[in-house]
This record gives sequence, structure tokens and C-alpha cells, in this order.
Amino acid sequence: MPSALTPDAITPNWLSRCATEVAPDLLGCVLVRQLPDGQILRGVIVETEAYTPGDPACHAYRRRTARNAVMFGPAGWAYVYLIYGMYHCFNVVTDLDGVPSAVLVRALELEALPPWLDSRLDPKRDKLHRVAAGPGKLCRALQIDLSLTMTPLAPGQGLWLERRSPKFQTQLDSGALTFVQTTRIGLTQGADRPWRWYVAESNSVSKR
DNA sequence: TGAAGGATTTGT
DNA sequence: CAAATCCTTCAC
Repeated sequence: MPSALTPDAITPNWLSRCATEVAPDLLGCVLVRQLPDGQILRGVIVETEAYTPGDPACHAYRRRTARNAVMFGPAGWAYVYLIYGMYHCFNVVTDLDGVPSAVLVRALELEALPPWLDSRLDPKRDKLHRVAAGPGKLCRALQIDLSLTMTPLAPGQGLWLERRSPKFQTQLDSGALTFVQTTRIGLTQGADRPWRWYVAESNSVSKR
């Protein structure tokens, strides 16, 4: 049943690689959210950051805690945390079981404005391509919160990933789309590591 | 048990 | 550039 509905769903095995490898590979892939009421929201990933063991910026750098425990487990699970008391950030756990690492999904290009959001946004200021441009904003747009952390990314869980569309891959192969690799944003430690990737041509990236 | 601070966002 | 706002972590 799940495979018939989601033929392009990404498997844990594909994510069981170093976060610095998975992060650029996730660009162009689709984050899909199914709300409790059945409504489905989709967005193309256009910006990611990698966090690895031995990385002072990684939440699992010091030791295993209740919050970061999921990062120590197998790939393909969601790691969601609350930042500054008001925004959530969504990560995909990567690498082998026992290797604490993850990819922060920082921005999505939404296919359509979430209907539930539509009524409360100012159409002049909240343009579609900016609604999920930023890790906190994308979680707000897809209604991702702490209830989703430590859950496997799968259709049955209401949150999952799908592979790049043939169109995206073609544009990438032809050079119509290009990736930029640069340093990560907002860090006080490990800010020098060039582990942020984004789609240069996208207007949904959080910052240039 | 408490205090400090954060992988953000927004408005001044 | 500072505020909003609360969970997590670490120190006492």
C-alpha cells in the first residue's frame, strides 16, 4: 500500500551515508507532509546543512541526551527541536546506526500555499516562494513540531521524503540548475565548515 | 533547583 | 540591532 501511493519514497538505506554526502543529494528531493485531517503538503528541498560527529556545532557533539538520542540511531528518522522558544527545526537523521549525524532542512519551494495558512497571510508580503524559506518557517508551513521528533520518515507517520523528479534531475544535468556549497548559518562554533548547500537558481533559499 | 543560551525570525 | 519565548543543558 505505501509503495503504490509513494513510488518515489526515499529509504533509510539511501540516507545511511555521511551527512555531508546526503545533504547535497537531498536538494531537489521532496518533503511531504500529510496533516491529521488528510491534507497533503509538498515542497522541494532547496537548502540543507550537514551536522556530523566531531562537529562542535552538532547537537550530539558532547554526549547523548534525551533530546539528541534519535541522532545516534539509524538513518531515516526525524529529529525536530525547538529553537528560541518559538520555532522548530527539522532534521533528517543520517549515517549508520551509532553514528550521530543529521541534515538540517533549511528551505523548501512549496508547490502551493497551504490552505490552512492562506487565510492568515498577507498576500502582498507573504509570497509563495518565501513561505518556507528558512528552517523555522518551513516547520510552521508544514505544521512540523516536537510531536514528530523521533519518528521514522514514512507515509504512515505523516512525514516522508521522495526522490527528485525527472524534471529536476534533467535541469541539474543540463546545467540549468546548479548547487552552491558554502558555510553554515547562525552558528557560534564550527562556523568555518562549508557544510551548507543550496540551489543557486531558487528564490526560496533562506539567505544568499 | 536555577540560570544561561540557542542550527530563528521579525520589526525598529 | 534587539526582542520574543521556552526547552535543554550544565553548573551548584
